[in-house]
Amino acid sequence: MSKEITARSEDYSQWYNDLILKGGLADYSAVRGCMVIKPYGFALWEGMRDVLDAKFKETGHQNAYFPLFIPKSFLSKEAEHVDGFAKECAVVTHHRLMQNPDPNVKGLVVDPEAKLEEELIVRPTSETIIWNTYKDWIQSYRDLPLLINQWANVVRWEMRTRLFLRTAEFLWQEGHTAHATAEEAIAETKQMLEVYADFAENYMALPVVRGVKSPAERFAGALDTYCIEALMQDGKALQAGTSHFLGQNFAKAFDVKFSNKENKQEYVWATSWGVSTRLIGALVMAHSDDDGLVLPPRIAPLQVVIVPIYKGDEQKSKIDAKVHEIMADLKKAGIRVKYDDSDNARPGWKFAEYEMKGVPVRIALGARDLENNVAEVARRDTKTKESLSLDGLAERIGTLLQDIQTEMYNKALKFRDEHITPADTMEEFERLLDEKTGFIAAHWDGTTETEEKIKELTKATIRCIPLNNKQEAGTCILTGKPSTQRVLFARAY
RNA sequence: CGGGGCGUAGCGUAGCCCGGUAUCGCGCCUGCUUUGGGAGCAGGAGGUCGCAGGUUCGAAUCCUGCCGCCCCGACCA
Repeated sequence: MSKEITARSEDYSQWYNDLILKGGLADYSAVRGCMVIKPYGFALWEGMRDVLDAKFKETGHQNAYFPLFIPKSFLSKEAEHVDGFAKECAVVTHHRLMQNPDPNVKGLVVDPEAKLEEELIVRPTSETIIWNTYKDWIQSYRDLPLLINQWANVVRWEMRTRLFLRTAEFLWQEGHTAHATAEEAIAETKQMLEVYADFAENYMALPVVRGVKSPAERFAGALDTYCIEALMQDGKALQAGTSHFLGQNFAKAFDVKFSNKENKQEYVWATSWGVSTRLIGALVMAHSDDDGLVLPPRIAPLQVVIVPIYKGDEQKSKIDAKVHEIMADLKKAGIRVKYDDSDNARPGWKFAEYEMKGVPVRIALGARDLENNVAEVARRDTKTKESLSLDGLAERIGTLLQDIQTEMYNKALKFRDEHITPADTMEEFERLLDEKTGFIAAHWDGTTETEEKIKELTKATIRCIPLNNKQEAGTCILTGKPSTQRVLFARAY
């Protein structure tokens, strides 16, 4: 009642905002373009972080931390890189404030005496500060590969922001690796893309297309940008993660060389890769419905909530006793469970609240259930309920959580696959974009000029050229020039 | 930066046209009754009406200026 959610069909943007705000993931802050991540939202991020961090370490990476501030001169060392980020940098120019010298005006002003000799950029990404450091760390092929990741915040001064999807400050991880050969660096790039894809699909239940960016969509300073692209319920695509093969661009810009086995100096080969809190936005938009969030079990901060239904203390204590048994079993099975026996909300209120928050499974246990040795088990994703025996309940719940995970993935996969549509003419292309939405597979002549023209005409961009893409002869939908494969276009976040 | 919308209690709002000291709902506090889909009754607390100036005996309301936020677009993860 007090927390109604706008229907997707009515206003998709507002629906998304409602879910974030009313689901307790985040709030707007006093700072334009910046959000406050609330405990429930942060728990979601922590869950993602923990899984990814373990995967990074399994693949040989170590965590480190580099400065928030980057000397302005560093950013300009790689020409394409600076072009890509210069337009959206926050700049620190002074290091001290003072009382306003005008006695009639209260408040602080920047002390003009405290101007920095060299201005500092608040990192939009850390390639430059990191490669400046790697120069000191790398001398020999024996120092390679260097496999470092950092969990950090970054700032990109965006014109227009959206909770989780695009905020001026956001949290992410950025991996930065150095290798002796191009082959090895490319293998690293692809390996980390696969780590991301595996995470998205198996934890977030989010099917993704693995692909390569067109030159126009490539990371500034990269030779190749690999990406995972996901499809949201409104038919718009969302880039969920990127992994870049940087070639020797940063090594040359920062003079990072190593002695090979023949004692010859060579520039090292680099990669960088990242995912951000944007993943939370992807998760929300991929699965949720008009009643609130729907979270896949493997990443849900809370997998099971138990709600007691009772009259009087006598019933309550009997239910408590049983619930504690169930909780112990569930916890033993590694299931994240909460018993909400707070007395300040009725069961109905709790049901709605946990549905809003997307908790995958709800168990309701009342006196009647105890008599029958059952519990009412409700699924968030399908909104179905069934009565299950208390005997072996934990095991059943464990299986149920796995089923939910699988079914959520399959549902999203079906939606995604049904929304990859071939188009052979511009008319068809535009009609599909407007009426069906999703990815459109179309022939493209390979030029940035054509890509930009199509973007101008339709607002669709090339999301990626899928890896292992089927090769087939065709003609570009715009120019009619020959093409060897279809690429995926979509309107995107 | 352009277009649109909105600022009144923690949240959502009425009042504004036509000036007279702020309405209602949710939430909150106390008590009792309740508890199988957002409980009921009774009592209570809570307000720089976005900010600043102006008009007026008197401004949430009229005038001027400013600020902030949201949505759509250009830019982007």
